[in-house]
Amino acid sequence: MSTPRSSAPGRRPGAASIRDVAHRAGVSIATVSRAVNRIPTVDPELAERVWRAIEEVGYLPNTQARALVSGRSRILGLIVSEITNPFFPELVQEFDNLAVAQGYEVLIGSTNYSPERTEALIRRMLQRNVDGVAVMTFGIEEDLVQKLVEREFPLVFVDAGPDLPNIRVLKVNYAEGIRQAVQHLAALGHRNIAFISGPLRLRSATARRDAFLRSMAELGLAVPVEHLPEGDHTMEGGMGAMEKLIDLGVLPTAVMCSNDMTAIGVLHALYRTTHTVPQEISVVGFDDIHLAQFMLPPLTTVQMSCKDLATAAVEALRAGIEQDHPKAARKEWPIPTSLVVRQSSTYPRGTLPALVELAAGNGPSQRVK
Amino acid sequence: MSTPRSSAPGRRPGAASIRDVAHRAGVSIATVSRAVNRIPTVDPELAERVWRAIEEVGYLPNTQARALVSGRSRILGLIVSEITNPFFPELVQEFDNLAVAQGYEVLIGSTNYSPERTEALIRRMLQRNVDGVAVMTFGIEEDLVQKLVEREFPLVFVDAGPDLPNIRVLKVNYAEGIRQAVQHLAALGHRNIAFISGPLRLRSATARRDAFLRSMAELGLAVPVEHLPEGDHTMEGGMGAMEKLIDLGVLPTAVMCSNDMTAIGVLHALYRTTHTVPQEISVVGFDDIHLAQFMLPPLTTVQMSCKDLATAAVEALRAGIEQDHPKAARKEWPIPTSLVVRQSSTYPRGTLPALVELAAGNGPSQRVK
DNA sequence: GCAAGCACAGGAAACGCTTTCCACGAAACC
DNA sequence: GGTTTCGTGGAAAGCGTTTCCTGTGCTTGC
Repeated sequence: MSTPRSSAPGRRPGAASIRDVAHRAGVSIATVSRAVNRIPTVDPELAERVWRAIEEVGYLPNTQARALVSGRSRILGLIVSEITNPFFPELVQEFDNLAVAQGYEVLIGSTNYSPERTEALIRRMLQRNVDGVAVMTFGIEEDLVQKLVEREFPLVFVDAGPDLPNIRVLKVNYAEGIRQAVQHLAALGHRNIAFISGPLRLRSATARRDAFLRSMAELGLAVPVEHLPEGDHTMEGGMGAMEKLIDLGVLPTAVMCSNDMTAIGVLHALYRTTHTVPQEISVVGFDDIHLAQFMLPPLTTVQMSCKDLATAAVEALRAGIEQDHPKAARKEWPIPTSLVVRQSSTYPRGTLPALVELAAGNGPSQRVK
Repeated sequence: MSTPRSSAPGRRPGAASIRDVAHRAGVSIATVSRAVNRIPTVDPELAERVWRAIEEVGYLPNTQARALVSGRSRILGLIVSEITNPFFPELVQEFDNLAVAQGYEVLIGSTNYSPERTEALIRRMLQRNVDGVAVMTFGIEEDLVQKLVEREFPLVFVDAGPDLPNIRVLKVNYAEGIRQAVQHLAALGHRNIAFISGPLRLRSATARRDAFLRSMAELGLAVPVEHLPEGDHTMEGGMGAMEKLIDLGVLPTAVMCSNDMTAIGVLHALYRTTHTVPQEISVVGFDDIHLAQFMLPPLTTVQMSCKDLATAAVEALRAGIEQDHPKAARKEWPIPTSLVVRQSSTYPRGTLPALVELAAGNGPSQRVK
């Protein structure tokens, strides 16, 4: 009989171990373990006694000990670009909710676009022995996650990733929502539409720009290269890019942006130069972050649902972790996008309908399709 | 000599254990452990050999095993109200950076103001055996964190908390910044200032409102009760509260808000009812979130620095965890606030200076004090 | 030259849990 | 009735690490 140590390094007052429960219920620790893990071979009456004892002593299984022996930490890694970009908290929130509902914890890290940070982040995730990692940075330097790939961690990428058994990819259908947006503007009469891209080293940024160019081409509309400035998916970047467009002398009648934060920067730049939106120029964003509807004017934007992304990411990870998952074999997980029309887009300036709208005091406002 | 097991439950390809390193370096695991932990009694030449072996096999110490034996998980809990409220990601970011720099991991959870969620969150933190918890919800139902208090976890609260040895409190000096804001508005000529509070069950919300009332009283200005609507620190709440003020028939000339998100909602409500800011009505926020400067117009607001808060929170937690911390005895950690003047505040409508300003096209813009 | 002392390395126990293995008794079969 | 089978509980062996204690081989002092 080993003497129960009352002051082991980590013990806190009130923290009960499996031994305390066993003692209280008058059974062995193995029985407690089986009861906790709901192994069916345990006598129901005994299990009941164990559960009562657990309640009484306030027992919580120590996750670290569990992880150590089972080899599964029940922690999911989530890598995002910047937690301060409002798109990501919304994603994190959804991801966290779903993960917790499935009994996982989430280890969040933002790269801030720094390779050193990313590397440190991945090392931390390896040390904490995560069960899988969702890389939701919308384009990452693949060599950085090499260590995760090597060790055969279940991984989820957005847009594109290495074609390996443990890797799943969320395929965002940028084309669909962006085509809707371009057609919406074209239907209003816009011919001269600029596009402020994100940082072009991000795959998602090039994918969005390419979808825009393709949609324009489909309508026979050309886009001069000076109408394709590069932003960086921040408000500051959006402001800078819009200022460049203003400096050209002749404004396009509409501007599409690679994300909503860029669009917010654009609104800001236009406000500072006393251009009115949407009367003088229409602005369209991408993402549909919560804030978009609270901008002045509320932002017309392409919705990419965080909930869809998070759900797909968690499910895809589980598919990689839990071998008997129903969708274990699926490698590509589609994510739809669609246009949400609000008040930052209307007829081009100087056209008749615009004057009518101006008189009426508001632009068109409905959901497309 | 025990045979190295190649397929223990949790082992991944490429994941090396301390035993592999010991074997490779031709030393015992105890020596490896000592080398890794930089215990000075290890022969430098041997330590060098160990480090080389670590490099060669790509060894990363398993955090869970370390935590199990040391009793310290090197995880800090961080409880916030809502991760989707832009104030909190900024706080999370700073907190995370500082914690990681000190060798800690951060377990983030948002309560979403739900007691059930909060309870589950705390249970998870207990299970993961966090070393300490920062409760940054700006007012929490204290019975919910009772379990943490009982078990003598080092805790950090904002504004107020139980007076116990392991508990530290960040004392935000609301009065200072809010007085600056009220005096700024009063100096411009405002006498009729409304205040949209946060949810009054939050201590921070009542503290802000009380600071406002006291500053007004100091100047001999009365505030009718209908000019003190309650919001909920969201944009929606700000909109709703502002709509109530508008429905009163006579607008105040300025509105102060308990936080920036409320102010953004207010701007939105005023936009929808075609009131201009700041010409018709001045709006002042609180927090100075990053977004504040990108609102239209850029928001005058009271700055409460996330960096200050995060730094104090991490240091206070460390003071509670690491017994030899220099500030181990400090119980109260002061957080300053101060006014940032931007363009959402100017002279009251109908006063001469306001007309002058209107003609000039912009309001006053400088930092107070 | 020998005992004492000292550095330093290695063996082994422990952290809290899961899992496997074994023993025990009861039920079922021949 | 004896043997096989099955279900059940208890004991023990790890999981990867740290840490204590022991032991070795050296240096030092008298």
